[in-house]
Amino acid sequence: MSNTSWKKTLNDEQLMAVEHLSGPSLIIAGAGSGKTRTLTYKVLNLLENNVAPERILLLTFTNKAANEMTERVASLIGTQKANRIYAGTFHKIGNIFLRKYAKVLNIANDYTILDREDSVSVMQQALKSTSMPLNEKEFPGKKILMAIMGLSKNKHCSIEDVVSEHFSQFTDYVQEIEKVINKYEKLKLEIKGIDFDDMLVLWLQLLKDENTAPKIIKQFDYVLIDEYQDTNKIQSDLTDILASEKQNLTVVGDDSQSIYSFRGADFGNIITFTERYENAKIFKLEVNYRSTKSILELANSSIAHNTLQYEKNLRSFDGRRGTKPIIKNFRNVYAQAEGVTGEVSQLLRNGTSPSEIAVLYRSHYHSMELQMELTRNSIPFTIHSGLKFFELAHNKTLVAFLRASENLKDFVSWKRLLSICQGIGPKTSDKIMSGISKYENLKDLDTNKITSLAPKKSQSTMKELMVIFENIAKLDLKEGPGESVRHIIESPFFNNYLLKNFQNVDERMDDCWQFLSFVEKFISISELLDELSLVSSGEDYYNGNPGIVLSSIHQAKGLEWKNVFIIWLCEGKFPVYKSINIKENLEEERRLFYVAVTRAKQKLYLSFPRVDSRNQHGYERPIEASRFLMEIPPHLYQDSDNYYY
DNA sequence: GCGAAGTCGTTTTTT
DNA sequence: ACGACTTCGC
Repeated sequence: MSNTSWKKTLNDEQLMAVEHLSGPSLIIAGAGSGKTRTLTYKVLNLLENNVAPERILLLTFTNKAANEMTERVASLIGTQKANRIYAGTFHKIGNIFLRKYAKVLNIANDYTILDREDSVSVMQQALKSTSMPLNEKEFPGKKILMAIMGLSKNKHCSIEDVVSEHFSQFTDYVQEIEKVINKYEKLKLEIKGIDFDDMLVLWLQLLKDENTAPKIIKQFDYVLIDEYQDTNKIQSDLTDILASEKQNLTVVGDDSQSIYSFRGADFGNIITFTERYENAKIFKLEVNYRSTKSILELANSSIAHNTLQYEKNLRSFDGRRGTKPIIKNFRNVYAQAEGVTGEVSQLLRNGTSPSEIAVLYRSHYHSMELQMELTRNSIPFTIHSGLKFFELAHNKTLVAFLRASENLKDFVSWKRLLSICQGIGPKTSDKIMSGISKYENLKDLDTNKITSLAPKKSQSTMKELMVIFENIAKLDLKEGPGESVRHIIESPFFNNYLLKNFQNVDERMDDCWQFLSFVEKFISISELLDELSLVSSGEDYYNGNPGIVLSSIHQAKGLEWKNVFIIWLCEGKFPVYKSINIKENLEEERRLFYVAVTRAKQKLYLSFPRVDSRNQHGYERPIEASRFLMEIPPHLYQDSDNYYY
């Protein structure tokens, strides 16, 4: 009962890729070429050819992308069937197998997933075991240690190799670095924690286990990978093994949009794909449906400065030129914020929907002045960069309560809670923590004894904290985590915490109630915690604020708007200083610029301040325009000389 | 003298 | 938000 009317909505390039069903294939898809559509219809086509949905594995870069594709398929063939497809990030799907085969891996089956912030806390603890002098220049701080460890796991190579390749200034300290990282691994075992990188490492370990691997591999007939240019070594190994038996592997990517090398991503994976799969079919999607010709020309001329890339010829579908991109420079960052705000309110007055406007930038802090200016002008906005809903401090505190009550040895959560108490700092919380970890579970915890470990002036707060745990211990866990959370939110301890730490207490309180209604959907705490760290990146819980979007370029990947502003285009800010002298890094910055530019459908505004006045009063450091702007031939943008502010 | 807490300047990107 | 540095309080 095949309904093939969807075929009419695809162009020839896309249709060929969609109709190629068996065997390996590589789809090189330019920006705005309908990559997601193509992949979605390929899945649909498989289903129409009687492939069972649960035998399809679709791995994407974000869960949001997977959900969008699944929903589209669902609208055509029904939700029930569509939801049986294995679709999600490597991490989300991997987690399913880690839970199932925890025994094989010899890990606790009630492990918690540590997010980035948690992992950094564990690393901080691990660093206490070194006798090295801790300053950034002499011995790597926790940030660099995290980076070294992450790369070694994601690239699947030794710490020594990572240090000599990326952090050669620290080669003398390799042994000490290894020692700290070993300590980090040991600490994670104590708290039954697994970090993001571990999830991939452990999944690969499962796929190398001779008993378990065949079970997992035989489960899937078709494997599809989105954003292949951003896979790292371990992800491409996982992919190869998962597809090893049937060889029905489709990878989709654009080497010009590879922007995650700091996480070990290697677009060499695309380049070597045809070497690894000699019979692979190659499809190129080169028609851009998104942007006007003017925008596309600017993007193409910029990316042409990169030497390391695939040959591609991205053509505009829309014959119209549209308006040329505008480059504006401003007296300083405040003038830039005012200028962008002015332009945005102009667009809004002319009837543009806020959902068609986005401001993009290289780093989170680049949006500060703009946020203030938009607020002053009562223009609503949603921030896509930085912290997500569940990463907000007050929500993380609620999670810390749950985790602390589940596992008394979870020092990451306990220390978060203890540090809330006035008068308890790092030293005292270490002391109290060693007291708490002597107990096995919450019901045995002698709260009076723990309270007495705190200094006198902190005892009353400490008692309030302990009362919460006494009450949680009394609750019936079968009720699910909802009751515990309600209890915490209503406690004096938590209310005082909100009052002391935040100005917008009412807003934060609303968030907490929203958090509660989310939590009440879950029966078990571990299921809830999985969902929090893997699935809900938060966007869906920012209840439909109709504002314009402010976003880091990294998070704008895959999205599009009619009007796009890119701000802070200065040497040192974008590209960042650290990348300027390293060719590979500079080219990645340029790809990032390319991603930013190709988000725009109709109008593109590029701007930069002439001085960096964010630091000292009265001392304004002049700052140059980004080389990415200087490289663009002047006939491709509107003359900005009229726009001095 | 120790540990907590406040101030100042700087800030790459994230599943 | 974080590290380096200073000040405060016991």
